[in-house]
Parts: sequence; C-alpha cells; structure tokens
Amino acid sequence: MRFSRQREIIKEKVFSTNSHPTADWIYNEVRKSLPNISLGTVYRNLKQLTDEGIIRIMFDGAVAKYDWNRDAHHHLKCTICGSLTDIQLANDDLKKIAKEKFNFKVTQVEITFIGKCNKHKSGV
Amino acid sequence: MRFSRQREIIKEKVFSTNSHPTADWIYNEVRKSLPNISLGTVYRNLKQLTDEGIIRIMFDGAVAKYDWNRDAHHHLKCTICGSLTDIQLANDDLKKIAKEKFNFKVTQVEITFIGKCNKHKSGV
DNA sequence: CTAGTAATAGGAATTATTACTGTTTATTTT
DNA sequence: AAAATAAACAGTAATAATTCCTATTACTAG
Repeated sequence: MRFSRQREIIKEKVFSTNSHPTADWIYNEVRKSLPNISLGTVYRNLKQLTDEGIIRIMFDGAVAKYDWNRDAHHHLKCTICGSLTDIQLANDDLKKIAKEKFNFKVTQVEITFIGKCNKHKSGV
Repeated sequence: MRFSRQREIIKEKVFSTNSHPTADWIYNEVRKSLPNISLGTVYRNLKQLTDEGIIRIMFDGAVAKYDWNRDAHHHLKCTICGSLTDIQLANDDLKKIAKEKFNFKVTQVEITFIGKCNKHKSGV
C-alpha cells in the first residue's frame, strides 16, 4: 500500500475519536485540512484500512461506522441519544457454546446491548 | 390498524420462512399474488408490523431483514453462505453484567456469531 | 349516501455507497 | 535527477436500499 497524505489524515481522524464515526463525519473532518478530498476517496481508503486490519467496520442499523479499536469488544447502544460505547466482555464462553450446541465455528462475536445509557436517568 | 389485504399477505410471507427475508424478497413474493403492489407499500407495512411488535427487524450488514420469531434469540451468521440461523441463548447474565459494570439499562441484546456453519467442513 | 379517515399504487426523492474516467502523484528504474 | 509506471486522486455518474409524496381508492361513522 503506497503512502498517501489523504489516507494518513483519514486514519488520524478515525483514531482521534471514540465515537465510531461514519464515512460522512470523517469526510467533513478531513475536508478541514484537505478541502478538495472527495467522498469516494474517503470510502476507498476506509475500505483499504479495513482490509488491512488497521481499523474495523461495524454497522449501526443501515450505516457503516468505523472503529480504531481492534481488540475484541462489544457495544452499548443507547436508544435515546444513539451513542455507541465500547465494552470489553470475555466471549470465550459464547464461542464454546456455539461450537458445542450448534457445531458452528465462530470467528467473531458481535454483541450489541440496546437500551438506555446512564445519561437518561428519569422518565425521559 | 385497519385490515388490509396487502399487509395480510406481507405478514404471511414473513411467517412462511426462517430465512430472515429482505424487503425486496418479500416484495417479489407478494407480487406473485398481488402483481400491483408497490415496494413502498411493502416497506410501510413491514414498518407497521415491526412497530406493532408482530415481527422484528434486524440488520445484516447494511440491509434490513425481517424475522417473525419474537422470542429472545440470536443468530449464527455464516461467512461462506451468508445464512442466518436462529439460536436461543439465555442472556440474563449479559443484561446483569451490563447493568452492574456499565450502569446501562438493557432492553434488548443483539448477538451475532460470525463464522462457518456446519455445511462447510473442510478447507473451503 | 357522504364526509372523513386510513390505505393504496406509483413514482420521485434521499441517503449511503460504489464505480468510472481522466488527471495527478508516489515510487521505481534508469 | 528525469522518465516510466502503477497507484491514488477528484469529480462525477451510477446503484441500492429506503423513505417520502401525491393523487386515488376503500372503509366507516354519522
């Protein structure tokens, strides 16, 4: 993979936040320093970075979000503010269950907990 | 919700399969008996059925899939054939962990196990 | 029967993403 | 360091999934 200034900055932006940014958010961020960058370039580079295993892609409903965190981890998704928060959970047990009960060789486990995050205490 | 022939047939089709159909698949199925139905009608009715809790929506990557199975359950997703299979797993422990460790009130847990299903034994 | 409401078909619009094309740029070769 | 070449680029068109809009139709209550 040849060096490119665009990809460097795209990578920087993904690594700069815990907010699981969308391609569009990244595009707007990168435009601040590279006003002529095109959205296609952002998508192409996000794909390359994903293919290289440098970042990860995940889907929040129908839209792709990107994540610099490559450790095995899962998410808390708030139904009120939409925030996605990383959490660590041992999933060895789950893999074992899938293998024993369903004869399924698990390579990845995606868990999303949907509910209310701690910003929304009362009635809301 | 007033009766509609279109919605009845859409519902029937979703209930007729374990394959977690997409809106497009349902559209094509329903057209066999209602050639004039529009895709918009399919989407509108799937949304209504989902809102009423009669069926469930889930996302497989970026596309919405529909599921008549309303029991708490999760999925095995095969990276080779793309099949999605329902599995039952107690998730009370997971909810408890989310509450205790992250102070997050879970209303739903979505787990997808990604890997190889038992149709793909050897090298492939 | 008639007004009002809910649902419809069909198509336009939107959103996210991918593909195409001619141009630029990083790396390799001389 | 200049020329060659292959990858990456910007800009734009195309695609796919989904939602929105509009005129029309069907059911329901008065």
